[in-house]
Amino acid sequence: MVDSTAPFSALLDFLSSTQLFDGLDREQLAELAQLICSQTYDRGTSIFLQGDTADGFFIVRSGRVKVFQLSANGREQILHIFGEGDHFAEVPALDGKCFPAAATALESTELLFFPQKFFLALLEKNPTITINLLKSFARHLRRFSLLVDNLSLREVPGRLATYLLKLSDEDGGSDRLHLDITKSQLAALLGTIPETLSRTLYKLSQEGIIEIDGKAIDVRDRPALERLAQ
Amino acid sequence: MVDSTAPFSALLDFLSSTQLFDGLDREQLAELAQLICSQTYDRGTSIFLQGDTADGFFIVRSGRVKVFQLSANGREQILHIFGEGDHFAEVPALDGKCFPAAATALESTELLFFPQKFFLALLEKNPTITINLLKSFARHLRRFSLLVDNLSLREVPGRLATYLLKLSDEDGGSDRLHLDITKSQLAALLGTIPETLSRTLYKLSQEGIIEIDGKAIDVRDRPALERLAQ
DNA sequence: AGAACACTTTGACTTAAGTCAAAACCACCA
DNA sequence: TGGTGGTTTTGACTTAAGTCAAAGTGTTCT
Repeated sequence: MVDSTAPFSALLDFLSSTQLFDGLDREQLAELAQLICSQTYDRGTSIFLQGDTADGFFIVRSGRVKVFQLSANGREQILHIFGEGDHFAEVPALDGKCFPAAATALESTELLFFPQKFFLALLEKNPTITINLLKSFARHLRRFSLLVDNLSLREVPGRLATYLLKLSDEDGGSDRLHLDITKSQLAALLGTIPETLSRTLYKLSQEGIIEIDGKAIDVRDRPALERLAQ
Repeated sequence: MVDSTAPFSALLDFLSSTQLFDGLDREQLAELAQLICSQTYDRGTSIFLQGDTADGFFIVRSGRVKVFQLSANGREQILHIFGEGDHFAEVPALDGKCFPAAATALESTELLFFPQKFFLALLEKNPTITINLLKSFARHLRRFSLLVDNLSLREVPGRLATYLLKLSDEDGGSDRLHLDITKSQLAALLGTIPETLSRTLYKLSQEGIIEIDGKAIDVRDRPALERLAQ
């Protein structure tokens, strides 16, 4: 006989592991779990488009999602890549306006969808979630602030240096980095195009600052990289 | 004999008129008012610098403040201009990290300073404020999303068109606009420099799309402007 | 009124980075 | 194992927008 509560329990475990629902007790989580539904998306599938009317927000149960904007001639600016445990599109769920960006699955992805109609009530009932969401918004605002700084005030080598140092930081300051996205995606994340990124990577390797082998990048001259990132 | 409660009452009136403290009763506002202190800044005075350690957030009682980032060679990107009733720098007050941007008074400005140490307690005690702040963050995130779109995916004429249409919208769709900032500041807001903005304004006026007389701008061909803004 | 200062415009020049096109590389699947 | 499709690189070219410098234009304050 199958224990039908097992997957539900796993769902609660997952929810309690997310930053958004951190600090909620089992009972509150169970109530929440009633409201959400799971959807899976194949690699490359659109989740929503820029301008779509929003009817809820998403939590990534597994896989990865890029949230991005498109220019008139098809160039892409990635705003952020969301992974397991992250939640996204809460702003439209909160203000009821359209999505300011599009979202696409980068790989096979399972999302938990939370309908907008329960959202405000949820926040009013759970001050903990509201504070968690506030902290999450604060992180996004800082990220955006850095992105604007990069796009407006730095050139591509500086943006790349900033990214590589961040990667290194996240890996405890290691000098051996591994790109977990394609170089095309990295270009879109840095606000440039693959050709320019390719040339910039080549330039930095010529200058002995980094060494590239496919998706593996060695930092050879960290001070120079820090100077570039300023 | 002077009524010493009059300015305090005016302060409460002001606080209750802000979006952040919307929905609070007189008693809650009075409690709040104990925590804040007023500071005035002359035009051009720095309020804080990028990288400063944050010890609180600000509410604009009167005047205007620009929040901006500087590049290595002194170029400026304005993130937002805050006016009467607006509050800013809550992100650093919330996460305790440094200011991600600098702030300077654009004109003689009175600010109410709210120390960080009371901030989290304030939020926990007043779910209303937390929700108001969440909505404010959501507005900022949308603004940033538009800014990134502009900086990364549009050229200066498109950014200018977007700005002019927004100005027009805020004035009920009027065709006669009035810039309430200098053209240098507008350039910094659009992520460009005064020379480029000047040439772009000239180009649009040559094409019969707008007509410029100092700080007054007439929209002559709205469809063309909308096409530019996309 | 006029000096001092800030803001805006114009001109000549430079440059970072985008476009387009083609080749090279890689990975996965049948 | 070889082909198909996606990714990355390279090359030649174009262009939007930045830099620097100087001349106008306004505005404010004494």
